[in-house]
Amino acid sequence: MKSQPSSSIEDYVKVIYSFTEWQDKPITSSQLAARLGVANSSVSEMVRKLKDQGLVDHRPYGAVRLTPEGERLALTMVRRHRLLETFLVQELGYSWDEVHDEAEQLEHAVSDTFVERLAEKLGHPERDPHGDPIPSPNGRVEHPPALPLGSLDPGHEGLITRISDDDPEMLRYLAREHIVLDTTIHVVRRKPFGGPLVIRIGAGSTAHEFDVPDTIASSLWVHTEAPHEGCTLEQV
Amino acid sequence: MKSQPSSSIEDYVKVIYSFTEWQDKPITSSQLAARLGVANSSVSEMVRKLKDQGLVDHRPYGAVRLTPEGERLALTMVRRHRLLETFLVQELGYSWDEVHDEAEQLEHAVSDTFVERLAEKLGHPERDPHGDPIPSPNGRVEHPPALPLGSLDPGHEGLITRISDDDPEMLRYLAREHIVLDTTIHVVRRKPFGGPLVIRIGAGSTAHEFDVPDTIASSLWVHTEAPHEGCTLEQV
DNA sequence: GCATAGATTTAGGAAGACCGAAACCTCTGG
DNA sequence: CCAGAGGTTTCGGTCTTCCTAAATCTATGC
Ligand SMILES: [Mn+2]
Ligand SMILES: [Mn+2]
Ligand SMILES: [Mn+2]
Ligand SMILES: [Mn+2]
Repeated sequence: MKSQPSSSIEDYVKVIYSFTEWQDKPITSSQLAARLGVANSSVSEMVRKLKDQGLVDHRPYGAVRLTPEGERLALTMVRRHRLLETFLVQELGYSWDEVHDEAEQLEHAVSDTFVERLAEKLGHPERDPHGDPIPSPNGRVEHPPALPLGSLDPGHEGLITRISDDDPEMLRYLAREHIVLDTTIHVVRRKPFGGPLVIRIGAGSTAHEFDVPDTIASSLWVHTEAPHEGCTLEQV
Repeated sequence: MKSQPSSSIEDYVKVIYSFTEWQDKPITSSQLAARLGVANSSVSEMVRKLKDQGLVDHRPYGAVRLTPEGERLALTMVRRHRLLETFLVQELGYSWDEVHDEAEQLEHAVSDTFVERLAEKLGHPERDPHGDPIPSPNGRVEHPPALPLGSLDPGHEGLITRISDDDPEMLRYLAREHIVLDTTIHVVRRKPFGGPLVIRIGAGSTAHEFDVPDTIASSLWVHTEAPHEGCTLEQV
């Protein structure tokens, strides 16, 4: 009989998981502390507890990694979070910049029954409002092959398939600029001396160009069909 | 700047309110403890805190009463709870015996925004699935004039307008017997020597008689249009 | 009128989650 | 190669909520 995890534990495990979702370095104590908004000392303590419970692997001064069991828990939490965000947008008229904080609370209060009935009602969506994939009830996720905009060379184009929901302010800004999920994006060029990336958004008559600072470039994931024709040369 | 109440405090205040919702004796420490499932000593301590925060009036060894501010908080929580129950039944296909525990958790996790958008979506319902009135956002409630079935003399009839949701088992039983909200109920007679009440449920061809033990009789609230014609004599 | 059963509060403690400051490693740059 | 700088853990404490056991009050029944 194992006591179900506290909501703190759920958040720790979820943050540890998320850190490696779009890159593969494991998270360190202080990164965990920063993301959770707690002191480093609190993390040390909690990590010991997580380890005792078999949810993470950790050796003093090392990084923190989820065990298979920890990952299972993380994936249920991620599923909850993303389904809730989807619900808030689709059913309650929230905008995509409002949902994260609400879901952050709700994820700890809903039962498994609730989650599955909600999934049913929503028609088993596969992505949340920010393009993040929703794990299946048994903990499978498929991450669509997308790359951070920042890592793309001029000439590439593709569909925006994910936008990091870390910063609601940025989400509002992007929405105003019509940069939303599934928009076609074209990397035009990079202005010199570390200047911003220039992109073209949309196609046809609604297309417009746009300067993208690095903060934004690293928050937009693009699914490139294939390297754009005209750029194969530059690739060499 | 006052820190928003913890979920414990929310539950205490809600239980104190609910105790006087359908009768008027204020709640005592041990009744509070019983309903919250905590030790008496925990209640003593918490009541002191509630008093410090101006949410209740209390003198040692006396009953616990909400202040106007405490009642405001209680009504917010009751509104949340009942709207959530309604949502679970109407939108997620829960049955009326399943909703209480889920709402008990969710009520502490939702934001005011969530609650109002939910109310909007549900069309501003006035009753929850058990017939309990839903307070308005500014804390108004109207309790329909209903009486516990147990307090009705034979000959009376009316509509079931409320069924206590304390016991899920009883709710399932009642549903199986077609005793649901807005059913016509007729008090036929009381079997002698403190025996059960006999009622007739429904009208016309679907009507059937039914023995009601006291536990159930005190959980059903009936809205009697007026004393039934044939019983005015017995009333004298 | 008053003893005492029963309700209530107080005392002393535990567990969980957090904190700042101090002690302690690790690892890198000179 | 080894000394710090900087990241990490340990230490001593706080706050919240809950507990059991002991002390204390209240109110009822004689
Ligand atoms: Mn999110
Ligand atoms: Mn959370
Ligand atoms: Mn509750
Ligand atoms: Mn109810």
